[in-house]
Amino acid sequence: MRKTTSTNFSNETELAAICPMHKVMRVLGGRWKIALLYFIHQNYNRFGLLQKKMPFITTKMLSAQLKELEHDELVIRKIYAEMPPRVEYSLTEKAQTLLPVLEDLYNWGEKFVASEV
Amino acid sequence: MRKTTSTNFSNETELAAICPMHKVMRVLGGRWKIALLYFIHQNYNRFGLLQKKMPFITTKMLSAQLKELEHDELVIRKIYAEMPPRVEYSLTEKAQTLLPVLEDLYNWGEKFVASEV
DNA sequence: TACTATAGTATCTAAAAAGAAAGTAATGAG
DNA sequence: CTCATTACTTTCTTTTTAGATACTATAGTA
Repeated sequence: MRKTTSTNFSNETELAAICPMHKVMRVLGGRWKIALLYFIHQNYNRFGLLQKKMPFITTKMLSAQLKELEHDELVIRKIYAEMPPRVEYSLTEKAQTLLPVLEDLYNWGEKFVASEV
Repeated sequence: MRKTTSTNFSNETELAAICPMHKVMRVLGGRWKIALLYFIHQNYNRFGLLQKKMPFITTKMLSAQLKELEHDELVIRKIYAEMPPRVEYSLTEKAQTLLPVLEDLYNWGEKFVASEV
């Protein structure tokens, strides 16, 4: 959580005001966001499945990033009233329209970004 | 700097192995990166100019992010042997090919990402 | 001799992001 | 009455990122 009194907070605000890409990066910038969109798209559509796919993510992080994606309306969280609980994630239409753009970005990366650090 | 002994480090590595977009995000993900590309493109091509454009960025951050962009071959740093020193930044061809993709991403954001929060 | 300009570095501290580990809730199975 | 299952939440700690501030170099100018 960001303190509204911090320089970080006001810098974020000012940057947003002058950099038109900023809000997009805010939505996609989280460490696991794009991977999550990608795997949900591939039908790893439940909490447990995503964790199996990415065993290194903690439940806390997975939960937090899914929540943000849901808040930004890229992911739908459908709860089934069953026991044990079942929750299914899927991409929104908004997220679907993003996929081709991400693919272009990916292709750019393949062409131009070296793999090593 | 990332400790090679940390969980953060190994997670980064494992994520990179399964998420094809990861390396692109590593290059573009820094807080000021895209703004910098954008302003250098608009000919704010010197350290001081960039600071004037973004008065909230510290010299340390500006310096660090420019260095990373240079390392990732998105920005060229040309030094003139003058006094006081003059250094000019410009986009590489690689960065030029990125611009249209970023524009698509930007357009997606305009259409679909809310401004608030 | 001090002062300006430019483009930074260096060191220390604050804030934010991420990881570790334990706990919660509800129900059905044994 | 304990255990398994699923999808988390909570608290605490470590790691990483970012900001604050002071400092450097060099030549020309006052």
